[in-house]
Amino acid sequence: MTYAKTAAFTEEQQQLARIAKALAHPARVAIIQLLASKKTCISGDIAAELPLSRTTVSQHLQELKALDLIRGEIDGLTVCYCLNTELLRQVHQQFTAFFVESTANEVCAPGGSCC
Amino acid sequence: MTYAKTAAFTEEQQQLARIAKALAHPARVAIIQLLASKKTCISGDIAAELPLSRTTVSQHLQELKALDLIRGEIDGLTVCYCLNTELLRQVHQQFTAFFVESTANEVCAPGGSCC
DNA sequence: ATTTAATGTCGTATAATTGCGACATACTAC
DNA sequence: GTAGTATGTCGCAATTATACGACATTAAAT
Repeated sequence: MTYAKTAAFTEEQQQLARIAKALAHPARVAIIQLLASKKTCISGDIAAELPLSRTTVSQHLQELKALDLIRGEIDGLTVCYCLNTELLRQVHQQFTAFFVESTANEVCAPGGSCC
Repeated sequence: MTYAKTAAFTEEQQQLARIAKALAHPARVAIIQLLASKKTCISGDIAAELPLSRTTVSQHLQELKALDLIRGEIDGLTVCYCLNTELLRQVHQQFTAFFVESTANEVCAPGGSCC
């Protein structure tokens, strides 16, 4: 019935959704945590630590790399992945802004009549 | 999470991924922002404000409701949706913890040799 | 009671994600 | 050179997400 396709999505909304999608799989969350915990960037050891095949882990790595959340550097035979902490900090701010905005007003009281 | 081998990941990782997935679509981000901006919870007006069909918006609403991020209250003919700000605050903390942990160490210097 | 309006659900078509084996590539070691 | 190792890419199958029209349901209005 209603056909009011007025507003498309803002770049801000798309950007947030893009990052959220990157975090929308436990394996990718685990990869980031792993890279954060290791002092040195590890490479294929990541695959060994996850309950997934090497191929699948590689795919997840490529996904994170495509968004520049992680970076890979070839070092002879192995590849060193590391977090892009600068970008992660930026992303953190974006998420914080989103959540702060969303929780600013107590829109609905617990049993409240807001309508 | 298709073919989910999610069981192998920690509950913390799964929880974060679950919420991230809910935010992994601009429409759902837009819905949350919309509900936050309105003083009163709106209902089908949400559909009118998004460049999607009413059916599709309804689906997105159900997805957010399934995670309890939003709540719907029937009020006669219309349905009032509102944010679960309490849960959103919790989720915000989870994300903050994740990002803080990920950005604590400067794993790789900008042009740095970390390996 | 009949009409109208607001919502949700169902079915379905298309696209995207997930997972992995098989193959290709690139580098090291001998 | 040949052999072995570490990675990434390709192709395929199964699953899930996205989008929307058609139908069902519910409540207000007449």
